[in-house]
Amino acid sequence: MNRVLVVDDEPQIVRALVINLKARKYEVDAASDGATALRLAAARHPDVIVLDLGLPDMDGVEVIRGIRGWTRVPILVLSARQTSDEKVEALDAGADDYVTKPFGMDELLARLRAAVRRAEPVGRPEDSVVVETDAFTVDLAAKKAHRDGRDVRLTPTEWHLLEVLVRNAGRLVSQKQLLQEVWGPSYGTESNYLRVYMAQLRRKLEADPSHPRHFVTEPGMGYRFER
Amino acid sequence: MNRVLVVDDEPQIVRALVINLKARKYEVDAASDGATALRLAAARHPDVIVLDLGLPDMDGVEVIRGIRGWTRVPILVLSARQTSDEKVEALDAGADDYVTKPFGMDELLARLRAAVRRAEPVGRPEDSVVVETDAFTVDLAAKKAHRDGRDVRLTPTEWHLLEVLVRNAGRLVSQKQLLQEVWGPSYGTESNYLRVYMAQLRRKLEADPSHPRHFVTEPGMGYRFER
DNA sequence: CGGCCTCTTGACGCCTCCCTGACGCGCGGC
DNA sequence: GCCGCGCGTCAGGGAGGCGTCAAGAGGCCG
Repeated sequence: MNRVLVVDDEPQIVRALVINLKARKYEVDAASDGATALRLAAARHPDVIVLDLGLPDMDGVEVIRGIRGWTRVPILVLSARQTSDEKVEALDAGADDYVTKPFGMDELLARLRAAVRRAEPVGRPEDSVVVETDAFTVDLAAKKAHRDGRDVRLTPTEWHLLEVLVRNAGRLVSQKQLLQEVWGPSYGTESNYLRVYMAQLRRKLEADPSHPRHFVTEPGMGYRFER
Repeated sequence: MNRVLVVDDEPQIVRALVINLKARKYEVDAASDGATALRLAAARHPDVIVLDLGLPDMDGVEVIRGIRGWTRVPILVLSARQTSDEKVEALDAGADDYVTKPFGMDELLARLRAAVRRAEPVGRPEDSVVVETDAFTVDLAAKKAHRDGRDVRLTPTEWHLLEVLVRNAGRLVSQKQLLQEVWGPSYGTESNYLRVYMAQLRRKLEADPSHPRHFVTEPGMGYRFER
């Protein structure tokens, strides 16, 4: 199940896209202006964004830059303008694809699939998605955590935090980076969030939560996941 | 410098592409049929492939599948056929983008840049900057220091100081420069800070802290990190 | 509408880190 | 030989960061 963010100020276009996407088992969020789009992109972490360039409140290219400032999520631009310059500008700003209106729904969906597909993590045989420690097991793909032979339930925020840490296994991840990746680009100083959620992760996964061996604090710098 | 493989059976198209690509500092290989394309893709490992679907010897979609069998290199399809079905088929076979002829060169190049850009590595664990001496190892990216088989814990200020010294390995770094880089531009004379923190670094990293071999004092001038 | 699950926020005690001052040592100049 | 200067070392105190708990706010589902 993939999540899509649709951004367009024409309600009928949004409606058509939402219907078609939901029929194909996508989760869909919708925004009709740039500010909402940026907010939803940060809050919902879509797997792909369909973005109309002609928005009422801000330039579409600025929206692209705003998103690219903190994530590489695929952006599929939808636009009525067909000039080469517009396309080049949007693509160089960070868009992944550019489709001109009117568009064929089948083609758009195929381009969407292509964008999602190539954004998938490189599933090289050697680097399994399952990470094991002596205390617990994490399967990032299946979104499952095991400990002592039973499943551990994690909330969405806990998962997100765990994911960032595990993907950077062995490396220090700064507080700012964690906050921005999990809570969105407008966060960066709210380290109290981190303290609370790190405590949750430790309580749920560490054998001895008060003496963490895998979720290590580096005072003043950040956190590190050690296998 | 990126390598491009151009596949098309029309010589004038190939020529136009090759000229434009070379002018933009791409390395270019060219093929005029599917078999050659597959061979060159394997032999030269291009960073991106521009593929015309209308080839004399085999179906373009088969070429895509042949390439996708072993690599995720971006494939930008070029085709005279504009029907939606063709596009969907090519994209679902593994193409990354689909441009119909006649095409604008600027747009094609922008799409090429987009394809190359998103294929760039995100930040593999391999790209860490590791500095080794006979006594200890420092990984600047992971913020990890190693000595005698164990991890060494460094505080943020210690890391910062170490980083400046290591980045200027072999060169003398003046006290003023160190103070300003680590403590901020308003510092410059507080050399007592340096004495304290250099002592910490030596105590934590040098084999014989009282006779430093890697963190050398240049009296009256500054400090130098020697590998 | 009510209950449940998250997320957010605040308070409190503990621990770490940074700064500071004191002292010892070696070196060069007076 | 004495003194001044720069550097290395050590220990203590203050400030801020961190872990923990608990309560309130908000959204989702029955």
